[in-house]
Amino acid sequence: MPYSPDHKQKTRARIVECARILFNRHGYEIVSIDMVMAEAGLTRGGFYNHFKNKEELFTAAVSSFLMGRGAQWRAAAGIDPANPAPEMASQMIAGYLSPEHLGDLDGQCPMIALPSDVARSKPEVQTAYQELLTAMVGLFETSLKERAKESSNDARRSALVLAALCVGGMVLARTLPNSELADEIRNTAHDEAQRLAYAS
Amino acid sequence: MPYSPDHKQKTRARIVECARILFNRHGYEIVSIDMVMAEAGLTRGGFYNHFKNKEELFTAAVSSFLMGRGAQWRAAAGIDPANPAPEMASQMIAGYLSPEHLGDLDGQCPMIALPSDVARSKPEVQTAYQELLTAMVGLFETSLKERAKESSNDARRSALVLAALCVGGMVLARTLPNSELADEIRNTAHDEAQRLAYAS
DNA sequence: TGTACATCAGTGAACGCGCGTTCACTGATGTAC
DNA sequence: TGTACATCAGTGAACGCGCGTTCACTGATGTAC
Repeated sequence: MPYSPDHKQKTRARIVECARILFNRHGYEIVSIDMVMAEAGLTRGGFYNHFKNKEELFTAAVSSFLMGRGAQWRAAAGIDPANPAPEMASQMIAGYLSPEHLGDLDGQCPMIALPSDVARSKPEVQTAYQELLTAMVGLFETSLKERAKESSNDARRSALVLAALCVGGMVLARTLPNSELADEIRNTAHDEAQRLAYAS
Repeated sequence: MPYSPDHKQKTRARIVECARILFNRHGYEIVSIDMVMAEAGLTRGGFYNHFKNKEELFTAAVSSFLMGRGAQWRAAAGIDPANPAPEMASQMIAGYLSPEHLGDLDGQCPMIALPSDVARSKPEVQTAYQELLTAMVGLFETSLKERAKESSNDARRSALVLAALCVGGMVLARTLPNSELADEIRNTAHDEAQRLAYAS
């Protein structure tokens, strides 16, 4: 058996990580398979040893965020989904709607970077996107329940509203030209989300 | 002088309207100038009599929504910005977060259809996008002030939150595969927006 | 009223280019003996 | 321990194709006389 057992798997992971960054920054159509493979230190032909086609790479790239760059981000923010704390929702809101997240074109959440691209893609990609949203809503819901001040129904309702505010505020801020309005909407969404997380 | 004075202007408007619909449905990169011109009943060469390049067409298409399809939409919803009523915010929320709007791939608001595309575009396009958001926030703000229960600062704050909820809820619902979660987040964003519009 | 003309919106072939994908191959690797 | 071999990850030329843009032209039109 040539090459070590996990050689191919590591190469595949490297391709996916390069793809995630490039798609985040430039979008699905602009990024070519050549660009991704060159970024990973490979040539184009090898791509089809790892993926059926470009769309499958896109799915893998969106999926990879949750346990990859997203996990790093949660760790840095002191968020541990395994041990949900009452203040977890507040920490997530603060990090998600932060200026740092807005400026992080490579590391940002794909829900902000790629909504239009995913909306036009096949169901597989949309399912990967939905997993990100489901995870976010789940974390919010768990955290709000920890605070034990509201019923399960209210916690889920609030979690969905928080997700819409976080993603909506950031998508708008990202899309506006560099301006006061971008900061104003991000800050206002942030304050309102924190208010909801605490007041509910 | 050949052709009637407004002949060229009408042709241009027809191209922009076809472009708006096609961009809304398929995105900036996928839609070719050939497609747009064919849809308008013309051939590709004539395009550059009207526009400097593809990006200028994109700017015009995004801009056109406010006074074009968007105006039709407002009229159908009984919204008259010239005579702002206290219930205007509620009407806008109901229409924007409706299942009909979600299903209207051709006529939907470009803020929902094109955020990623615009975020990657030149400042001219982003400015056109910002004008849509500014108009939406302005209408919310005016309507909330009409209700005369809150200060100007609070009205602006609430208007920004409503915009983030409307766009965020719809962007997420549009991106998810056809599912219960899409309806759940749209309905929840709708109910929370109505609550905010009335409770503030 | 009728005709010759100037204008310019619209045509369609052509340009260079990069795309996604295929495929015959190469050569680094772990295994067998 | 050393060598021959089989495997298959990776290579790079090639495929057909459609893109944005250019440009020499055509022909429908309103005007001048």
